[in-house]
Amino acid sequence: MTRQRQLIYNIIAAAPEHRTAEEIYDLARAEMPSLARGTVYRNLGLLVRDGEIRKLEMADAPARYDRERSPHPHLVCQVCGRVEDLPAPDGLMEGFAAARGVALTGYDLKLYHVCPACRGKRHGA
Amino acid sequence: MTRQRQLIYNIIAAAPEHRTAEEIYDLARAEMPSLARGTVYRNLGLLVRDGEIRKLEMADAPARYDRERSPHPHLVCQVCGRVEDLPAPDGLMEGFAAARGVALTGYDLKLYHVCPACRGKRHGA
DNA sequence: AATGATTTTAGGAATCAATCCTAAAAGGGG
DNA sequence: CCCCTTTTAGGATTGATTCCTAAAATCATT
Repeated sequence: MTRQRQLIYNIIAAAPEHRTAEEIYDLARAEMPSLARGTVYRNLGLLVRDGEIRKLEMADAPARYDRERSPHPHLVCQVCGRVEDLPAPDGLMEGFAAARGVALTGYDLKLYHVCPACRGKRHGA
Repeated sequence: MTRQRQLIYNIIAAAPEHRTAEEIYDLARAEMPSLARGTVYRNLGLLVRDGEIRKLEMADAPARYDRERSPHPHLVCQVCGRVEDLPAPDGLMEGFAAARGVALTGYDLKLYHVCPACRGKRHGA
């Protein structure tokens, strides 16, 4: 475990925020200014591969990273992109797997809304 | 409705395939060789905005487009990326909305598996 | 702690999907 | 056909991410 990887992991593990690679890069550079962007991406990839963190692909926006290891749905603000974890509903995959007769390997469920902060800031007519 | 947009729409409407912009571009150019890539992207965006088609953001892969207008889950092959439509389960959003007390505007549910074709082609060990 | 093999890093170039820019072409309605 | 608005082709640009390479760090062994 290199210092770089530990630092990147710590940033993700320290808070429930679902940060982008760029945000993680900025936070990490505050402590290790020589850190390269490529190192952040590579280590995020390795941490994901090893199951230590989870990658969240966002619609029309950079990916975000989640310290929560187990699969669960996410509540995503359509306006600002903020992501919240939701509790995993029981039997979601099982229901579909049974209905289709297929073996599922995972799922990705995003629920979209407009968060209170964004609802405040006028939007249409 | 320009000829370009009609052509792009027809390609999507004609088959249940969930194609990428590049695939649509290639198919369209077979009929209209002067068609520009930017025109494809712009028209896909407009068709999505007008609710005529749906955009599917894929993990680590270009977006795909779905002729199905109503929200429904997708079954995605982890290996080749092929996408199939699944029937919409009743009350999926309602359940979450009620549990969280939030107003949801939409959802995106992807179920991952390895399709039969890819299961055949050796993978590990 | 020195040695040598292996892995990782910094830094920047490269890639790739997608967007933006601009002058020319196409609509479109009177 | 004429004027006005929208769209297009084609190419440049962007932005997230990946790739490349020589230098630095790590690691196991002594």
